[in-house]
Amino acid sequence: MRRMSLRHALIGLLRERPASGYDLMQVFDKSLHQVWPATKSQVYAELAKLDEAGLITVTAEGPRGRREYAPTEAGLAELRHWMLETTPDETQRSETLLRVFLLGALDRAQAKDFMLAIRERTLADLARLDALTESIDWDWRADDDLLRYGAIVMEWGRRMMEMTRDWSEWAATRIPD
Amino acid sequence: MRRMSLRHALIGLLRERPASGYDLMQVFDKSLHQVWPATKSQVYAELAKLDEAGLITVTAEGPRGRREYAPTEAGLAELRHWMLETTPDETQRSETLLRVFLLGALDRAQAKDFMLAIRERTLADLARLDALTESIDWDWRADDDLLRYGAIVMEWGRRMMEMTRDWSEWAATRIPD
DNA sequence: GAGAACATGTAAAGCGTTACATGATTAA
DNA sequence: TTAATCATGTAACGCTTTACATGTTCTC
Repeated sequence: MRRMSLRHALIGLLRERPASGYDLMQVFDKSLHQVWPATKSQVYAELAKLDEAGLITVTAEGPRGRREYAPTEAGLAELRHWMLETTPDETQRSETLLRVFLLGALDRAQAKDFMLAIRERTLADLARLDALTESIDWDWRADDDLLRYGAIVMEWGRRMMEMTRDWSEWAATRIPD
Repeated sequence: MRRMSLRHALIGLLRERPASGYDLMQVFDKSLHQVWPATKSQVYAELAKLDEAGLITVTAEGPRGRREYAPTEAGLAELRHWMLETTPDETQRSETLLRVFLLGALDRAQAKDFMLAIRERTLADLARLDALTESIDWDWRADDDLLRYGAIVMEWGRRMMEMTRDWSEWAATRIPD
């Protein structure tokens, strides 16, 4: 049990409101996908472990075997400890950047096209983000923490894309013909 | 064998010049760490697999059991195929961003401090990058692909840090008292 | 009645990290 | 001669992905 971010993500999400594994998967697929992807297998397994460890507990049962969980006091303490007293693992992996690093395997024209293709993809990502931003009802529960901090994370994503767009343009000009 | 970026990273590195597992580890620790970290265990194991698959081959043996590899034609073909005909997996995981998403677990003052702490860390990272940039002899082999494209990747890192610095400042002002 | 959405899992395999393990060669 | 560096691995464990598996409830 080294870092176990998923564990803390689940407690943190349940802190906002009790939820089932199914509910949590919606959040992972819709909001958290770009930040911390997770699969059903992982979520259901981790919920079972968390329950057994006494960090969350079943608060309601519904149709189709639905089980809603909420964090226990121990769980909340563990979450705060993780957030305040441990340093995040900042390991970054970027397959795109790895390819840029290895661009010497292509000829110059291909390398330049590669950078311009990154630009095109980033432009498309930005357009998708714009559409997503418009589709969100920002007024709904303006006091909602997930919405407040989610917006801050989204802004990071937007700035990241804008940066990548500018960088890829610049990089293309740096590759001589 | 789904994406196997490490496999392609190794072929790509060996394309620049023949190298041993030990040599490659220097590259991973010094240059590639922020883009695609790898451990000794992984590198030695992958080299053995690559050799067995006929994508690389031993070109020299040295003292202490040293074995230098170079890519075969099949290896180079596989590398180019990966670079040009497959799309990179852009799965991003950021423990820091996950924490920001879950900042509702802290009170406002703590959340603001959290954002400012990110800013401090980013400032320190930027200073370290500046020192690293100065320590590199950019004139040495100006035609070196690894140096050329490595510089482009480094520039991405710098812009990323500058973006994060600005974003964390902005985010701190967005958290009401 | 049919299809979409709800709801929860198991099994297998791959990828990545950490700890352990060993020994040879070079330079001061 | 001693310490640093060179050099290669194995074993164990944990996280992540993919495929498989099953059944219920709601809505049209």
